[in-house]
Amino acid sequence: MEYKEVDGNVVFCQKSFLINQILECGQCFNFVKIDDMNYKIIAQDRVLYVSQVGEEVTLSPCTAWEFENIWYNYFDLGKDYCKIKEILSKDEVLRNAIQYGEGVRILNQDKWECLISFIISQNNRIPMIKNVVRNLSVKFGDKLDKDNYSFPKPFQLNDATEMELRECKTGFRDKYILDATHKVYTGEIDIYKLDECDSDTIRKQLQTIKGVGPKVANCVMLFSYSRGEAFPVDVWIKRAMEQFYFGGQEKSNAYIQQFAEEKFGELSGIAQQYIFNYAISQGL
DNA sequence: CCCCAGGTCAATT
DNA sequence: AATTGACATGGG
Repeated sequence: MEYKEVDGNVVFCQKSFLINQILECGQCFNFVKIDDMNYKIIAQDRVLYVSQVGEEVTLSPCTAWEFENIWYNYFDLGKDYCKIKEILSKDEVLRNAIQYGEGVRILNQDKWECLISFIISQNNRIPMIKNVVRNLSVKFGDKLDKDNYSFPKPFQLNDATEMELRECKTGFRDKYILDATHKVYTGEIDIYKLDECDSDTIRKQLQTIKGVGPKVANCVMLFSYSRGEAFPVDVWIKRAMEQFYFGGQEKSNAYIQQFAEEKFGELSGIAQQYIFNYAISQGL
């Protein structure tokens, strides 16, 4: 892929890439909007500013090494989203949905941070989720610069008490976070090695953690294990799918997930993001 | 003051 | 196997 490194920044041009849509579609919680197409992301133990004008994207600060070894994969730049959209457009519902999120991409996030983030996401709102992630980082993470902190590693959360987590506004999810932390810290679940397993094994393993059900497991698989066949079903997706594919007739989450995974295959996850965006913007 | 939020658990049928 | 209330917290 073509890019250039200038003054400690990396600049590249990319179709099917809109930084606002990528970050605001609910897959990632560790970022701050500065203005329209200008964001700060905290990920991979780094602070990264991303700004975009037209198709030109600037990452700052970013060396050529960091671009090739970290952010290229993080932003999923090896995948041809134009081709994906072309394939999905054969379905009439998706052809409409894509209009509302033409610049969406599925990030490849850190597995640990993704797991904890989506445990926090249950029965919660996005601004609150972002708040909790930030609070945990400030309290337990490493200081990266003047006012930014990395997301805490398992060993950094391992000594936390339920009370300390409550101070971070985790609410009733404190026990879930501790269970996940202990299982990962002790090695009972090796979330990184899990990547070598098939999707069913990953799903089952993740769901042994308290507070991880089908929705959270699917989000983690999609947003950090590159499992494109995962189709997380939440209240929005449920409503949208029932309306678009089942004439308003009610279906169970499991039924919808299976239906979608058979219909969209490896592209289920990205299809889900387009439908989600569509549902939100239509206020279903 | 009541309702709900990108769900899941545990108790109950 | 399917259904139901509880769960912290904060915003509408």
